[in-house]
Amino acid sequence: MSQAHERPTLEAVARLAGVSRATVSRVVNGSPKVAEPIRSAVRRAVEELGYIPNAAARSLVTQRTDSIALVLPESASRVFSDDPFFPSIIHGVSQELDAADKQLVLMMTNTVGGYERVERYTTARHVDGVLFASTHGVDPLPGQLHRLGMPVVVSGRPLGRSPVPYVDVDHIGGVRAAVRHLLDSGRSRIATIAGPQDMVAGIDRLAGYRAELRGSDRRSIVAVGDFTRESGATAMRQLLEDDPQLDAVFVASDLMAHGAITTLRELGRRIPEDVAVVGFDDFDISRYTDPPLTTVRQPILELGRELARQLLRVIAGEEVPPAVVLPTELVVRASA
Amino acid sequence: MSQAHERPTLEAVARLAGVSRATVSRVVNGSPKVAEPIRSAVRRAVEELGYIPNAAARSLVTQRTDSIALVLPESASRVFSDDPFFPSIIHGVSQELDAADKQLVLMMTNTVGGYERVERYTTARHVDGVLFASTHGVDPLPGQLHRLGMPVVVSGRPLGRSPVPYVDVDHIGGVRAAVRHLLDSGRSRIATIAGPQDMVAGIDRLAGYRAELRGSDRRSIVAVGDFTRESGATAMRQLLEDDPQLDAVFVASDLMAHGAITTLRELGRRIPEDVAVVGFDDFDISRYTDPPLTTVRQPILELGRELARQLLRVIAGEEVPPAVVLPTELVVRASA
DNA sequence: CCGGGTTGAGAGAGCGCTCTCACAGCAGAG
DNA sequence: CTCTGCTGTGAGAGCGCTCTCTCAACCCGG
Repeated sequence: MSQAHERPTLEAVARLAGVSRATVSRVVNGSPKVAEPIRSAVRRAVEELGYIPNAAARSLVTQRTDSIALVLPESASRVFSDDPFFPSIIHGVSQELDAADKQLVLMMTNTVGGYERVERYTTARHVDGVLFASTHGVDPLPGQLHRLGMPVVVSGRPLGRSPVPYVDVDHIGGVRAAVRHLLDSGRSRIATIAGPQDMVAGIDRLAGYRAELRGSDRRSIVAVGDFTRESGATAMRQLLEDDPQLDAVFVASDLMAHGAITTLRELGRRIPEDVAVVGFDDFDISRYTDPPLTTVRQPILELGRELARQLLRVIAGEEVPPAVVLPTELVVRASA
Repeated sequence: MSQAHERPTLEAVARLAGVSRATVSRVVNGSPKVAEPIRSAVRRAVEELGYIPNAAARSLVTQRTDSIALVLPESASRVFSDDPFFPSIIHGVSQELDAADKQLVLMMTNTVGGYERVERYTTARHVDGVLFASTHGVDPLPGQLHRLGMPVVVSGRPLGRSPVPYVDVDHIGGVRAAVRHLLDSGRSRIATIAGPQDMVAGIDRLAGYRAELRGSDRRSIVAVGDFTRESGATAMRQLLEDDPQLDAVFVASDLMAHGAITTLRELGRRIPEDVAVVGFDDFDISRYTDPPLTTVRQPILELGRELARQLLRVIAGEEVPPAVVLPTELVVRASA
């Protein structure tokens, strides 16, 4: 119990090794300007005492904390249990940070006062940088922190002008490929279930659908969901009311696509014979639906990793591009 | 940019308010021994300068960091994208910690050297306590940290003797209810797909199955999977080879149950008419399978919350029970 | 054999905060 | 009016580390 309080300090190591604190510090931090015999003496002393540097003391003087915050938006919590998006982001970020020997501090703005807490915490220089897995509307916090000189990178192109560097995936390219695939396979009435129009992912995916249809003589048939399964089921019902003859639907998220499939089944439509369905995300689970879902793969894990990489660059004082856009890819399975 | 370096210190606030550093510190930390007029003068100064305490400096003297580590085992990463278990744990832990104004530091032992990193980091008193979402085999680290006087709580009853307090769910009770349900509905050949036998969750769920069958005259029919969908599909095939007449199966995880259902379908068995299927977990997605899955609900979010609560108690120096077991509950849907 | 340069180690000043201790001021008791 | 006992405030000593500055030791060329 009390052992914990008797942690050896630099001082103790220095005494044991018969050198000064400064020298121990040099060895511990890998300075090259220490002669070999002394270096190994210090190493031995460190080993013997089980010395581990005190992070707080180090931070106090270096002004670094070697940890970075990942802020998940309010909505993350709601979706968390069913949607592997945030878990994958976390996972990707974690991989890169581990490699850089940085720590990951997770913050959610879901609880009461969460937003303020995030602000307080991050501006307190508790962390060296902040990552926003922000996907909703206009969040002023990233810009604010950026202005204060805090390294910040956000996931997803921000709505409106923003000087904060971001990483996103090529929504439009992926969607266009999906719609083109439907056109190429001879579908004539291609509807879409769009995502929320206060999110870039929702906006861009709808834009991609419209852009690709514009080149053909097909008219657009649109319903809007909120990326949840339930909303997909409801939207599908609406679409079929609007146009009972539709023979294809591009759904802006896999979860909504699952909902849409359920509805189509209930109403006796065969997939893909009567209605072709294409999703967007390529969640693992989409390989196991019946039929397996044709969908647009976005590299979520890679998105997390790239996010972390960019932030580490900013922290290191390197120049980073204002935007990194990762490619998406159509994965053709049985549903279209 | 440089603003960040010009953060006001206690000193600055004290000067502006015309008091000493000590008094400002008292106000900031909510000590009751400060007269009202002075208190509000300090508050005003804090406000005006936008003062935010430096966490490192504070930690250095208090020996507290107000953050706790959540360690996810290697296997978490593999499962991460498809299995909402760890996300839910994270979510639950996060909720409690937010309420206590503590920070969550996520660590994964998945990367090379991860284990050592975790050890280094946590023993460096970087955090006030450590939570292990450990579910695999025998992990010496929790015990080690515990011995060093570090507050530790683990999720899942540890294999073997361990003085570390844990939180777990009532696997056996849940499984027995599930098997009883199958017995009560007249099933006569009840098989099981068990989880890995190096995990308590795997062991206990198999034990529950055996215990409940023992009371009847049914014999046990067992296959073993590793909690993944694929292993469930494979195990189901084995079971049907072993006993083509089986009319029910208790599957030790929802994901494996999904795999089992796929296999049953492929082999032309109707669910639940020919074979009844019961899972364990109650993942969201199990409501949407065809047919909706009867399963044992374990309160994962609550598990995360309880984990955090116990740890906070240990940190506060309170006595905690060596084990907390949360109830499980059979959720009857269409598959059995 | 001396001067200048180079290298390696130590001394010491903080980083920003908390907390103990000393003490000023004041009320009430004697 | 003095003494005791509060209460509220300030002074100052660190917490454990890094980093600059100083200086000793040694090398080499002239």
